[in-house]
Amino acid sequence: MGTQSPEEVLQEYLRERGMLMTPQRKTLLQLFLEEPKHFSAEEFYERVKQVDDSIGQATVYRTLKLFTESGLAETLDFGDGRTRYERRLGREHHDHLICIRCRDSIEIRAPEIERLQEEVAGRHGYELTDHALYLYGICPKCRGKE
Amino acid sequence: MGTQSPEEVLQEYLRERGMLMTPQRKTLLQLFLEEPKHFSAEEFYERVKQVDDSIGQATVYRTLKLFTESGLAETLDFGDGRTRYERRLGREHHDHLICIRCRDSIEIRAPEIERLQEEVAGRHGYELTDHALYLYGICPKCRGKE
DNA sequence: ATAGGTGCAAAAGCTTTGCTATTTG
DNA sequence: CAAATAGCAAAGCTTTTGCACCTAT
Repeated sequence: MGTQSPEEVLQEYLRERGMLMTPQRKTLLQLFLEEPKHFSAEEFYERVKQVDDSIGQATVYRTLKLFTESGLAETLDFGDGRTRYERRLGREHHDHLICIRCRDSIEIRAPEIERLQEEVAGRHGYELTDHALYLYGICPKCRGKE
Repeated sequence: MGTQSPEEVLQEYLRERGMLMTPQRKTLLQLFLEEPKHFSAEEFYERVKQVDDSIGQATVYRTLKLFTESGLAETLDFGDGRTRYERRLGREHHDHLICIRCRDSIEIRAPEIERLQEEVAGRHGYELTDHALYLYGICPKCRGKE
């Protein structure tokens, strides 16, 4: 069945379009899989340099895009001007609830909302392919400090 | 009661913080209110130049931010790297359904989803202040061309 | 008079791209 | 060996900022 490891997914994605597996891509994939919940390209680049400082910034950007296109990663937009990345393959879908005070964020799962989204899209004749839901608010800790 | 025109809202916002009403701000407000559903700062700047080409780009950016802070405008993020603006005051809240093929978008209203968002946030102890929901899909026209 | 605003051009911040040398299969 | 990739540095795009001059109250 369709349960493939991230490595296999990437390999297949590359092979299908005549692209190559390189040491850089291997290294970046491994580091990507170890990353915490989400991170910016710049943050990832910093991490990468600690492991192999011969890998260039452009490669990091290009590879994160590759991961996204191959379904391994997904991009997030927290509204601060930079793209964030997060592991997608093998993880359950979720949205984000972000504290506007401390910038902390938590992952939320809300199947009821997902279902309603499908319904609303269908109502307008659209076939839903993706969605992004960001909830902004004040977290319990920050509310306590008011 | 609290039904104020955009002009009044801006005036009050400015007065409260010792800011001034200027000819530029008047012109930009008028043009902003005439704009179609949503637009980028650059698009707005192009429009502004047609009316008064002495108004600088920096003023346009600064003023759009002012409109946003004063509640007249809200920002949208369609994921293409630039901020879009849209009239907020006096308009009903809505989200966006965007076609990934032709980039066309429509406004959607889904009170059920809004309510569930409140509930989910509350479940995590958050006080919801804002949210952004973008649905991406393929519109009826583009589906017909498949 | 004086805080605040504007225009201009430069700077900043993130991301992409052109080019040449290397590497993969 | 041919096609694809990496690294580097430069360029690109959107947005912000420093500064000298101007203006609303």
